[in-house]
Amino acid sequence: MSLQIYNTLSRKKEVFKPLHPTHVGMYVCGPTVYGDPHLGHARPAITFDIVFRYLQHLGFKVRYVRNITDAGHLENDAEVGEDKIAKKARLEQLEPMEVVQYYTLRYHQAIEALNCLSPNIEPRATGHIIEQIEMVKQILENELAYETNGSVYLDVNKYNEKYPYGKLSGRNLEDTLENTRSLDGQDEKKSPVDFAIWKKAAPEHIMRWPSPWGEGFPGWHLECSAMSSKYLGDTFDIHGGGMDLVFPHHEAEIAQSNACNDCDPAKFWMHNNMITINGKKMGKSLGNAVNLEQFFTGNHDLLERAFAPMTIRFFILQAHYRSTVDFSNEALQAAEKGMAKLMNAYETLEGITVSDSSTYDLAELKDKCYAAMNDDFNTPILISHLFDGVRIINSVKDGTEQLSANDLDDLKQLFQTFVIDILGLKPNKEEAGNDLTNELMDIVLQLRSKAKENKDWDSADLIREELNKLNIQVKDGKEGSSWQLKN
RNA sequence: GGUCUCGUGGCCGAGUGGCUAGGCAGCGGUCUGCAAAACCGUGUACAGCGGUUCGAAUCCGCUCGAGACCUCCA
Repeated sequence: MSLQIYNTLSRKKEVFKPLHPTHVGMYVCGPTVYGDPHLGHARPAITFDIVFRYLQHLGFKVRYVRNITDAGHLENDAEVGEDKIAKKARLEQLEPMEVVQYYTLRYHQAIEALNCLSPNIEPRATGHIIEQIEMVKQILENELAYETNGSVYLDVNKYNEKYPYGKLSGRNLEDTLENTRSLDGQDEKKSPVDFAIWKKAAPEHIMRWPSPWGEGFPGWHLECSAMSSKYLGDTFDIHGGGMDLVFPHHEAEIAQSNACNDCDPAKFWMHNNMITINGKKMGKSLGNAVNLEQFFTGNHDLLERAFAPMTIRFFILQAHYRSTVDFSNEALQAAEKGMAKLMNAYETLEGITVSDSSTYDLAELKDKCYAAMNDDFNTPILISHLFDGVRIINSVKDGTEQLSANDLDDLKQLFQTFVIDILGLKPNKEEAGNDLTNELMDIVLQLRSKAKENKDWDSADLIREELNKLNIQVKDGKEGSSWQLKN
């Protein structure tokens, strides 16, 4: 079975075929760096990290581009708006690029903690002003945009005569027209549906660049069009982002690309769903967002305690990327325990004894795992199959199931591939101590064994309880005691 | 108001015309000095009302409820 991906454009799953047999180009909308990264930012980062990892596992050479938006998004409407970055800078008395730098680093730290691989290219809007200006010039030349008072607007009605506007979000121009809210200062536009691809900068606007139309800044959606075509070509394989970007952002991107290059930017449009909290979308503007750092430290009213980055990752992966996932302490704690079970089994795999034959069909498990991923990256199904593997691992350890040496190798390979390489999970706990710690623990456990031999349960229990307070869990097995750090 | 999505057992969350994922919690058991862990067993859930069908949680219609987008948002 080959990889199928749900394409927002067609609203169905399609067999994934890259434009070039061996290479895949993927562009994902990154963050606007004017605030701390929150749980909502983790979703696309993780979703497309999985896509990136799996495509590479399948043998594709992937170029993954994720932008940093550090200019161009307006706070309000086009006319009276103020650049988000500039507003924050003014409020904090900082240089705009200082704000950008700070929050870019914060974003990187949080996303790295979630074990997301770095994109191959992470372009910034402010570093591609020239490319954006060139794009505006081309669209003007193609007569699908017009200039008014130093601003340039895409002429959506004219565009719609040649290309269908609204095909990604499933709307037609009439509906869009009817439902466009009346904003102030629309008089520069021929039609309310037109959108700015270049905006004249007001005198107080500090992020500004010279252009053929005077001092200004690029329109809301232009950076992604300019940067994706620069690094991936005018048409590339996958464009990703959050569902909330479908309209107008991605719709505008499609329009800009067609207006400029006479082609759609991407073959596949992938959109991750939202994370909700009490059933409502978690969003900065809604005031219910929880920063990733707050999750890691537990420092938030909604959080009963801290949660490790890997718990967040597992929590998100337990839902399919196109479904909403509802945040709660209870759900997070369930994820934490589930992941611990999975990772413990992964470690148990190392100390397992083999038999002459197997009582379990490993090939079938492997097929199921691939089938799950091939079905539009269905990580929850994959995880459910991996828990089947967990049961086998623990049963083999208990002696109620057997694995041959070959099958054990395959199972190790399977867990390495899917748990570590593709899902990108890693044990929460620190590497289990250095040599000194290990030797000390050997001594402690020896002492405890002596106590147990002497039926000195008080001493044995005391040692166990005290170690427990140090976050060390002692487990008594048939072949002696072992220990591990708790999460 | 327009467009669209969704409503699954205590919680989270897959699936989707018949074979009834998975995790967490609960209950019973095995193991253990006791624990922990693990393993075994256990829940007959799919908002409501109609319709299609031999058969629907899954298809269609209606009702109720929730949410998303239409404005920056991941």
